[in-house]
Amino acid sequence: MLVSQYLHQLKLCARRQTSFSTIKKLHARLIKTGIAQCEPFPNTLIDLYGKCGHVDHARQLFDEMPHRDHVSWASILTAHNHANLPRRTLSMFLAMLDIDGLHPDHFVFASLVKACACLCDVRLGKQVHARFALSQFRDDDVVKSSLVDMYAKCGLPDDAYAVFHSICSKNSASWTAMISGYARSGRKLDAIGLFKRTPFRNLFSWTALISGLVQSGNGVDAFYLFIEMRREEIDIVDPLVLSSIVGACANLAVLELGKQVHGLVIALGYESCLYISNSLVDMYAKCSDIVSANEIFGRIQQRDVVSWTSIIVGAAQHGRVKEALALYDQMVADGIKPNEVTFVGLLYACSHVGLVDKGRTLFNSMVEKYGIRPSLQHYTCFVDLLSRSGHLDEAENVTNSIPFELDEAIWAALLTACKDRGNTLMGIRIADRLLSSKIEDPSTYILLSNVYAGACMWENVSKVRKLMGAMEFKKIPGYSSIEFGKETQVFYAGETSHPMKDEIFNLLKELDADMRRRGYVPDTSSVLHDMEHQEKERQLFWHSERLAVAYGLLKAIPGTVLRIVKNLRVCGDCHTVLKLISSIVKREIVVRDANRYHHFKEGKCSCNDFW
DNA sequence: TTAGGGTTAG
Repeated sequence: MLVSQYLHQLKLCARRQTSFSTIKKLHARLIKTGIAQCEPFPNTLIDLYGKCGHVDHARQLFDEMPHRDHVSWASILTAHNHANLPRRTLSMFLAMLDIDGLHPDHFVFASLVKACACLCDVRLGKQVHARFALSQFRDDDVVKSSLVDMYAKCGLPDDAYAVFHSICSKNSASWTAMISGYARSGRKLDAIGLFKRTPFRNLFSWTALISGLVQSGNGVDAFYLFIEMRREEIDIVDPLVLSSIVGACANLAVLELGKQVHGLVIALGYESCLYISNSLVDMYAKCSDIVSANEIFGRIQQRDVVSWTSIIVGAAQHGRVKEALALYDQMVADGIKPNEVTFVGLLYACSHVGLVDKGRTLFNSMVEKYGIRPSLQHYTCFVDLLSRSGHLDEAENVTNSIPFELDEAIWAALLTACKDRGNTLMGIRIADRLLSSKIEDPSTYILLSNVYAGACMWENVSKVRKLMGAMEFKKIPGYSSIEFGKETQVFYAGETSHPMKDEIFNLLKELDADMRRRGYVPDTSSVLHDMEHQEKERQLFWHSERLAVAYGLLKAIPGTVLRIVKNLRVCGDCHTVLKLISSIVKREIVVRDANRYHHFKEGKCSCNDFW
């Protein structure tokens, strides 16, 4: 075989991500023929191993090279980026300067910028940008495209646009990076505006726009754009946009639409793609159809950490804690290494049922066995578990040892537990701490006020009230939606204009009377405003989830599960009411609120009154 | 040899 033929074959392997054994065979033939050490084979081999995901082999070849040039360095840096090891990319770059005394070229700059983007390290990214701007490669458009992506990923879309604007000859990659940057940053109109102007209206730019909007929580807009993309008959030659649109169904908790998208996925032949299967597992779990989620999960041939984590988190969110923990054991037995998301799900599951020892073991194993540094979310879950289970001193010690700036949520969790457990001293200590910091959540003020009132500290109660009065709370209107068949009805709190309002009111009144006979007393402690007790009760009576449940009871096929999605968290009183209603009418009611899932059945809730 | 679009938590 000729040298050029070997080179051609190596490049083909890199593009096709050929199997490790094939690459090794080809490499062996190159060694046998004696050309493995001849230019440009050493660099081409590093590139090949790197692109096919064998960074260690690439590194071995690199270390054994007697002479390394710019291409060798660019190839090994790219290989580390490819293996998602951006810190190594940056540390190796320092070695490039120190050991080989080489200055970065445009290929190296592109790798460095990509590593900074991966780490969301804008400080370092700006240093690289400055060095690039002073170099002879400052007009390179490829590096500029990677800078656009870096600034956008670091949450600086305006800086991204400044670089984008300076690109002389913008190609599909530069446009896609900028559209994606705007969309991910939540700059919906800018993203759509730019998309309308791009001369590259292809699957890449459509995917960038739609996925970015899904990621920034604009699922509805993403869906309409997806429909427009289908109308334009864009050939969906890869499944990337589909995994995002499945994700949009998950975020919006729209089961019927999710099923239709699943149908499309099957029709286009992508059901067995791992990204797609994983997003389907998550979608069905989030749409409260945990049975279908399990079915999809069961059919995945090669499950990765995301597949396992999705089903573990799904089980945990639906209150199936034993199942979540058993799945974790199975995952570890299958040789899959858990990641930081897996542990958020597991700690959350333990909190649900007060499994303190298990939670402690998992938290420690995350650090000691898997080398994962706990994030604020992990600490919040762990402190929540400890404090809810009455281990208040330990919870406070852990909180004080957290190496981050603490947020309101973690203190509020601890304070709630102090109040519930009657630990007044610690409660006051934490309340004082909270009072001296910035509070944004109105419910934290209510909590503080209740704690001080419980300790008869009236001066502080009035201080909290004054602070509350001075704050302008953004009042988000509460609404609940209920779906059956192809119909979706949305109810807003206090809505009195619905065509069936009289029937809904009468049914709620009947149910209220029945509940009161069973000992129900409305709990108005979560109502924020100063008003008469009766008025507070009236407000609770018109909470949107109750309207949706009543409508569902009147309209849905008898015996079917009522599935409701609420934009805010279910209040304590509605939670009690929904438990009672499930028992009175003997129906299962599933509510997905802003935080979690509640399966109300026979007077109980799957969340174990944990929310 | 370098750049752009996808899944899990919060």
